[in-house]
Amino acid sequence: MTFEEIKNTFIAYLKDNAHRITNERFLILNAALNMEEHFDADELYLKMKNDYLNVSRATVYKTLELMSECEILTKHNFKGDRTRYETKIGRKPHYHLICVNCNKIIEFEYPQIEKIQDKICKDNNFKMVDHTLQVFAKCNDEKTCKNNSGN
Amino acid sequence: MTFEEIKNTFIAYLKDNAHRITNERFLILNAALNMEEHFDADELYLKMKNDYLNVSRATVYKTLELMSECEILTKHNFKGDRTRYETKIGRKPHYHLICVNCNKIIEFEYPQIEKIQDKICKDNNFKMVDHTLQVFAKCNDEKTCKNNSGN
DNA sequence: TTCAGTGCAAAAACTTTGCAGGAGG
DNA sequence: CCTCCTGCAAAGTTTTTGCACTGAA
Repeated sequence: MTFEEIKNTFIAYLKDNAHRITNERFLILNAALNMEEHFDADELYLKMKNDYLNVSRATVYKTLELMSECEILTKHNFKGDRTRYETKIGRKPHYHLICVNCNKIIEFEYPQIEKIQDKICKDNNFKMVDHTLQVFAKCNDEKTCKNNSGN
Repeated sequence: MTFEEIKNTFIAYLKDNAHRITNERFLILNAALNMEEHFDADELYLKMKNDYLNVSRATVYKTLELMSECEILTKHNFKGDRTRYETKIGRKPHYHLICVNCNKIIEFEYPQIEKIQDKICKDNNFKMVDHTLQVFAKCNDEKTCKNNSGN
């Protein structure tokens, strides 16, 4: 999916909801799509600041929320950390395996899980909006993981 | 699993980690185990205050953290809300279906998911510590859910 | 006796809000 | 031209920390 296509999705959402089309929103959209996976609002704000893209922190927070609403981004909360975002649009459903020591995150796909989630929603007469599955574990990567001696 | 058994698990954990055995910790343990599912630190603090069990907010936060470390409780973060806890010890693994409008939470078990998680850990050479799966959806309960007209 | 735990308040961390000025429709 | 958006700072929320005192070992 190209940036232009995603941008058009965003524009459509903004128009449908009587939000205005502003340059700041596109700057943030572009910056967010260029982030590594799983960034948070403040990281994006600082990255943009570093790139001389001066938008305010408040605008970053608000725009990330808009981008979640129209499903360009997904929100995640990994164990009490601040809210983290990742690109959702154009990606297959996937899940996260997280090392509790070094915070390394491994993504995995598992279509069977989608089927289970669909079934659960159907059984309970719910309409799915989003989902997240996090497996917290200890990795065995001696190079990056400091606390794995006692596994 | 009885309260005494859980208490002994807690005592064993405290001793193993050179933490002291205090009355406050048992008050909080008891209060936490008597909470409805999915309480947060402040709710527990206020509940205890209301019951004339005077422990400080800071102690509640610290003790809940200890109880998570020794797997008496599990932490959950539902979409940027404050950290919520639920009893883990003596319970089967289970997952959460959450209404994004009225915040109703339905728990479900699905042993197949445990198998998938075990496989993922094994494939990546990780040792599982904890897991959480949340399905965000819209319910169709007209009585309790205000915003379900547009589903 | 010693040092971790407690309670309190203050600080920190993260996010939202109010307001004045500016720009989109 | 009327609002909504922006940027800033201030306030709000949730959680952690510093410190003096207390109490477990």
